[in-house]
Amino acid sequence: MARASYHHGDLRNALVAAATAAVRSGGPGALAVREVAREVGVSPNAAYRHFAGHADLLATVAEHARGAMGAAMAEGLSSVAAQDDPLALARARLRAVGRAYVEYAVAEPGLFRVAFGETPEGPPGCVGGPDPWAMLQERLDEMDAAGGLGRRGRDGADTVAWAGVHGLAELLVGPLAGLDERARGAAVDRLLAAVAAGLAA
Amino acid sequence: MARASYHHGDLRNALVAAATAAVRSGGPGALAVREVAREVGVSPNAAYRHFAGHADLLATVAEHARGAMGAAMAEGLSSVAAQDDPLALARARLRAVGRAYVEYAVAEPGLFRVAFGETPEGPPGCVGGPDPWAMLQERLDEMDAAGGLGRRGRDGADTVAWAGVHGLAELLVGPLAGLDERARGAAVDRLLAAVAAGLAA
DNA sequence: ACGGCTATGTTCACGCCGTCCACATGAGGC
DNA sequence: GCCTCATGTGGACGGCGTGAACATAGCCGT
Repeated sequence: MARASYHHGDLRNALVAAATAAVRSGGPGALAVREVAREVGVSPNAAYRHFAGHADLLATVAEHARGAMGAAMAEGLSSVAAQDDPLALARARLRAVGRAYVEYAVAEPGLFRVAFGETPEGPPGCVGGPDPWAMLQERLDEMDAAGGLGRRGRDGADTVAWAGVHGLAELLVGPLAGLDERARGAAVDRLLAAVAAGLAA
Repeated sequence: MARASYHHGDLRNALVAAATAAVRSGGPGALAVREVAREVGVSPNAAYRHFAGHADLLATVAEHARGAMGAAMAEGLSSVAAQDDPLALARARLRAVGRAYVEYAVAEPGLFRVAFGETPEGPPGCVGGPDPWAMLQERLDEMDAAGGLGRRGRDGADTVAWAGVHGLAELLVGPLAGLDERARGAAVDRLLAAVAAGLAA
């Protein structure tokens, strides 16, 4: 870790790591280019060789956070038991990614905030894992194929599902932080059921 | 506006107004105590006679924003036509406040962000209008009384409804900004329908 | 082997911000 | 009419983001 030479060798990654740590424990506002540089043991302006500035560094952290979130969702998905009824399976899989979404937010509030907080227009993108948005799309395609999307069909189903899950995550990280484990679990269950019902209607 | 005397007379309100304007066009990050003071024509430190600091000023702006949002919701509610079927009426009224919630967020993204963005633990509170959260509760009580909440009942219904609406608002202000008016309206309609279906299930 | 090119870090400097402290002012109560 | 206390001012400190000029060293062609 200690850099013996004038050139660091892996500064960019080191900066991203330090920045991620900062955001992780303190949210987006806790990111300071100077401090991150200090942490890595490098002069403040060294960071400008790898990032356009504070915003760019933050955006990079956000990309990685989205990737990590996608990975968590993929893991949740992979642990869904196989099942004969394709519709029930599709529902279970949708629930699994939804649950993983909010659980990630609760587990990593700082990273979650930064992942979807500031969106300076343009496609988000993500690195280090699958794209959460894409994963949701796949689940909904599956639901559609299984006939789980009701009268209103596939169009706009993604927005509904995402809004429900994202909103709950946002609340649990914000105004509803402080809900105990139990209440939180119940809220997640009920919300996922409501989303499923809403999509089927 | 120009103050003739050493003492301003209404500094606190003037500061809140200027701060609100700043947040309105630029989000939470655009609030600077010094700039607000400059705008009002007063020394930077004068603000410290009325607010504990930057965070306190921002929190005050947030309170007002929540009040304004509550007012918008109340207005949306008041324009719901009377109706004989109490359940249909309750549903329409719930939809109205939900729609107003989302529309306020889209109309005032900066204020919306600050209204629910940083919650330093503790009850939010609001000034200048009814409490959005309380308004939602009332709508759900009404729904419950009309028998509109299904098997799972009133408990937790508030979280589901709020999550759906809040999540959509958050998306429309963030990753889904740039949706055109038409798509946005469709998304709101579909989400509100889904929430209703989810609550009835 | 060596000399220069270029990517990568460093130093210095500027202006802005939040906030603390000591001081000035003046409005309102005795 | 004076005194007091809330309110506003000035100056200062440290931190931040960032630009410009300079230093270092890995690398590549000769």
